[in-house]
Amino acid sequence: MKTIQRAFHDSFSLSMNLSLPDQNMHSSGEGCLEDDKPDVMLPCFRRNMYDEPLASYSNGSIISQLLRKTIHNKRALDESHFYLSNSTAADSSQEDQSSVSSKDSTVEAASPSGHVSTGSSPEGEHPITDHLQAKRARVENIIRVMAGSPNSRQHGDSERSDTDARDTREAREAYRENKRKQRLPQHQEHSDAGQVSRKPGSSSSSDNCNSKDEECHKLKEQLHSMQRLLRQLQEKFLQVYNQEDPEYDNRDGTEVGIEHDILEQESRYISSEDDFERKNSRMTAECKDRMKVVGCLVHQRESQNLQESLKQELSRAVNDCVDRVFKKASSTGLDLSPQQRMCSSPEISMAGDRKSQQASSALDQPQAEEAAAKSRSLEYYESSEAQSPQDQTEALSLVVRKPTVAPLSSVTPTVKRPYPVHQTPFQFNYSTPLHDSHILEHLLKYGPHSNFGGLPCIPPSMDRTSPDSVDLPWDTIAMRSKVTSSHLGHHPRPSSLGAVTVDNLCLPHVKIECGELQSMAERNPYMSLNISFQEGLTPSHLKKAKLMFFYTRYPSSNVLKTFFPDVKFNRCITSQLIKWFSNFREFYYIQMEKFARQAIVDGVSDVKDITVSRDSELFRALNMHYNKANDFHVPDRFLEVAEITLHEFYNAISAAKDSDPSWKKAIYKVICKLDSDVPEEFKTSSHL
DNA sequence: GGCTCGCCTG
DNA sequence: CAGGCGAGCC
Repeated sequence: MKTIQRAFHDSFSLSMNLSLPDQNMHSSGEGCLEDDKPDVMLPCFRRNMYDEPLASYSNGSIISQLLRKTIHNKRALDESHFYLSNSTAADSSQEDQSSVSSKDSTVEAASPSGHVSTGSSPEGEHPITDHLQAKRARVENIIRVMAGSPNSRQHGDSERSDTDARDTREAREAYRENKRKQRLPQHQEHSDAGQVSRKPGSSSSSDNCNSKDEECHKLKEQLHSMQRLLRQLQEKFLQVYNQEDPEYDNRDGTEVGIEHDILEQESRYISSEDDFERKNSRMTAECKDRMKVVGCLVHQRESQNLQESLKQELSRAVNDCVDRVFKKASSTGLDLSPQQRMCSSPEISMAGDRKSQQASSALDQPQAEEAAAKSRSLEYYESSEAQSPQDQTEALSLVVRKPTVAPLSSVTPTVKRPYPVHQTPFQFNYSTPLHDSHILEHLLKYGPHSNFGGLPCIPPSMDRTSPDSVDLPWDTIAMRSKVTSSHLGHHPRPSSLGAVTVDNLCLPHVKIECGELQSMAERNPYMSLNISFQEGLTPSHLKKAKLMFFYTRYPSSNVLKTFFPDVKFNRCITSQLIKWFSNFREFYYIQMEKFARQAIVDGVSDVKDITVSRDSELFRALNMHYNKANDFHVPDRFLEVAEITLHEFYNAISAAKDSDPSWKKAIYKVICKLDSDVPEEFKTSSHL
């Protein structure tokens, strides 16, 4: 066995040494395993392995080729190996004291590192005759063939190039650990010594070599552990990869092809365990890259699958919804308006009907102003509906819902019902059969009775249903909440389109109006209120009132009626308008008091120093409140009145009159006399 | 008693 | 901005 070991040593030392130039050519390092850069090795490796397997042979490759030929022609190659190895064995292995057990050497003869562990005993080998060396070489080759044949058989001739390439690197990286050491870490100690001795640069000095050996030993241990981990990762990766592969086949062919190539390569690498170490270095890089690529691909594909699935499901759901709605509409025989078709909630249904009713009622309105108001509101409403039916479903529900509920809460704050008041009358006035839609059925559950009964001003008699109620147009319903909602019209809402309002129903002092409503309701329980209340207060009216406040703080009822000709005045409307101005005054006086006190705090000693100009903070505050759009030129008279008012407050506060609870009354008495005439332009709605 | 106004509150 | 309330006026 000793002879065999020597033969291994000689032959593999030859291979190693001859391969060094090649290694240096491809690797930036000195050949040390820690310098083995997979990234650098990879291209070379691939090229040799696949692109040009037999084309270019380096020195090491030639040796590998020769070694491979020995499989077929042992004797011829034995000689060449013998001489070559004999010439280079001496300087490559000086200190290989640790002779690996014969068992290891035998088993791992095929491994390039097999010779590493054998070590060299050049001192005693030289006397050996050529004959003995030849024998040794033959035995070596025989053992090599025995160990290396499985790979050859396994991969077949097509793998020869791969084998050659591997052999090349086996030879030049012969100093490295063999797969056995990787698989059997417990043998590392034995092999490491010899292995280190193979390091070309470490053969000059024994002492240096010992220290370096230790370092290399540690590094190798780390490398081995990492290699084991890498191998495990590779195995797992391949498992996953193989599982994922079928899915990839359904994808684009380029990726699949590339991945298949990679997989094949990988399988070859793994199957050939001889060069596992070297392979690991490459696999480390390749596998990492592949892991990234494949992982990314997997992730992308999963995302794509999910995306496609979601798209399909969503589109299908939308289609189903549309189909059901249209099917329902067709089954009921209704020529549903776009709003109705899209409606899936009572509120939405009401919206659609409201619009139609609005349009029809607008045609019936004799007054131009009223028609104009309706048209405006209609335009607003239509604008909100100018969407595709699918889109409207959501948009309208949001738009319509609030207006319908809000008026109810304002009219009957104490009555909270799941559905707006207007909805119930609608279902009666609308000609659509109630059974056509479960939506209407839902409305029926909350019939109009309860809603109207909730109105404080409406007697129970109105709750009675009568045939007349069926014809109740939307206008009559909308107007009930019109007034209360209209003054909220800073934010125009569909509810304001109902020009007529009966909001005054909620006002306790409008009992006469309620009585009138009652008599009307007796004739028409669902209040054909549009007969007596053609128009209500709208946001435009509110804006107009605010602008009028620049002229008059205390408008008389006559003034209001004069400048709101488009309003069908009743006590409710009048009170509402009066209330508006009361609120305007409240804000006005609050601001005056505020700035007057601020002037006092600022140390203003003379009231004449207090002025109100268009640049004043006070004016800006007032203008922001009454002329938010700033599209109205505030009359100078208002500035004068404001300044007077501010002076009054300043004087009163300075005189400590504010201690009197009614100290403002004197001021009010002064200010109320400062009203001026409202311009004639305000009499026409076009002014706004 | 009816109405208006202002204050307070939400 | 509206509702409630009380005070004051007629």
